[in-house]
Amino acid sequence: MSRLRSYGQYCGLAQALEIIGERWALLIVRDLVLGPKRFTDLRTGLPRIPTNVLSARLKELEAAGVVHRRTMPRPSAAVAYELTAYGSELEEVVLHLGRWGAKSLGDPKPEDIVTIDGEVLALRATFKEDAARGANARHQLQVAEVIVHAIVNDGALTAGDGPLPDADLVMRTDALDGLKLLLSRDISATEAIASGLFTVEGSIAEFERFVDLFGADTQAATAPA
Amino acid sequence: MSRLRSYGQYCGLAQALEIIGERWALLIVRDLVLGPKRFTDLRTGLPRIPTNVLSARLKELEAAGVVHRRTMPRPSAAVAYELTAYGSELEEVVLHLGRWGAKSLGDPKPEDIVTIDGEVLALRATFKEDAARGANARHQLQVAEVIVHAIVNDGALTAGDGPLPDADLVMRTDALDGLKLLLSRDISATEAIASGLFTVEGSIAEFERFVDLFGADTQAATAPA
DNA sequence: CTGGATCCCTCACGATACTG
DNA sequence: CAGTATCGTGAGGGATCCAG
Repeated sequence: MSRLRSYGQYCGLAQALEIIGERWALLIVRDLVLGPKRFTDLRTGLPRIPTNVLSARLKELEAAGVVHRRTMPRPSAAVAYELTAYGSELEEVVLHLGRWGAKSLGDPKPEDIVTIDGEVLALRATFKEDAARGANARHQLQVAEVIVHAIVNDGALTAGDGPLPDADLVMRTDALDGLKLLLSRDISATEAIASGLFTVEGSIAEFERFVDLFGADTQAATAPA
Repeated sequence: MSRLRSYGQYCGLAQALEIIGERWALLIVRDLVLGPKRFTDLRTGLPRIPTNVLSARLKELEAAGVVHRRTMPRPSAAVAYELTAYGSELEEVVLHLGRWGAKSLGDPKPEDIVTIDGEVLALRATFKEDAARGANARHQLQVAEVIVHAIVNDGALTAGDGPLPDADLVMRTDALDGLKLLLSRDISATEAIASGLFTVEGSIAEFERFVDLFGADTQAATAPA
């Protein structure tokens, strides 16, 4: 970071922003929270990032001790980026900021895309542990082309990408905002199915439980202007 | 936010970054967490921010529902900026990020400044509630020209700027890194006084308690590279 | 004096093309 | 696959100016 562009304050927050305050940086961290990724994986998860910027951010994050660049053992010679222990401490902030931003996320614009990692993170971020005590569930969710799954095992969540062959609930929606309407409780689970917005394989009760586990709080959330 | 510069993802974190991801934005929020401020107050708290950027950020934050622009009643006609309820929800993130960044905050560089708000936020961020259960204390701290105070009342912290006339502990240090050495436990409270790094009015026991309340965890913290 | 607006310059970002 | 090279644009930085 050039001295001139520095915030020039001896302050933890300013230092944090010097590290992960640059454009794209925290989104890279977001994708790496879900596990090590290769350069190309990051590109596909962040389709609009220029490669030179991705390159630069990775170097900066590595220099700051947030990301570790690991060269795979032979014969692949592939390169993988993963969070260091220090970088992993950002997970809470990423989830918290994600929840905060989601509140002012309006209707999706046509050009908005949904990425696998974004969706998985959203599941993690909106998961309500107290509503899930002792629960067990195997859910698969498809939004447009993106397929992710959520496994709740005795109240503990494991969310990941890809399908879940033995899921007891499979949900599909084409419209990007279908999930938003459902999870923000603008429409009920029954309405979501009746309107054709969602196709569901599994019991309606299970579908409603999905909304309980991952939907908005029933009490009014703080809304932006 | 221009469409072209948008991250283009329908994702809570991306949305959060569209709002508070721009340069200086979160530092403005940091200063406003401590209470309403006028344009000039923000300038002095962020000495290196260009006024046009401050102007632009305030407008963006206002449009996003994070900041409210309040015109004071007569006769002052002054303008005050304050966080909305939505904006106030960022306090946890600001403190969390501040703690995270502080871990990789090296020795202060000569041009680094310490602001009042940064110092007060640091006190709030590093306060250890569990170490303070039922405690009462009135501390005044001076770092260079910056004077702040911390009041612990039955375990609850109130940190603010300015001196505390009836403090039972008054601490002073000239060097910017004096506080860092002490709170990172690189030197003990006794050493801090013996070396002349700190001048203290009050009992050494109280001074040690200050370190316990606001210092680094005794267990090894995750350190960056 | 506060609360900005305006101008100009630079550099980071963004898009595209290309390489080991 | 994993980046570098090149180049145009616009946001950020710094100084100055202006209205209430």
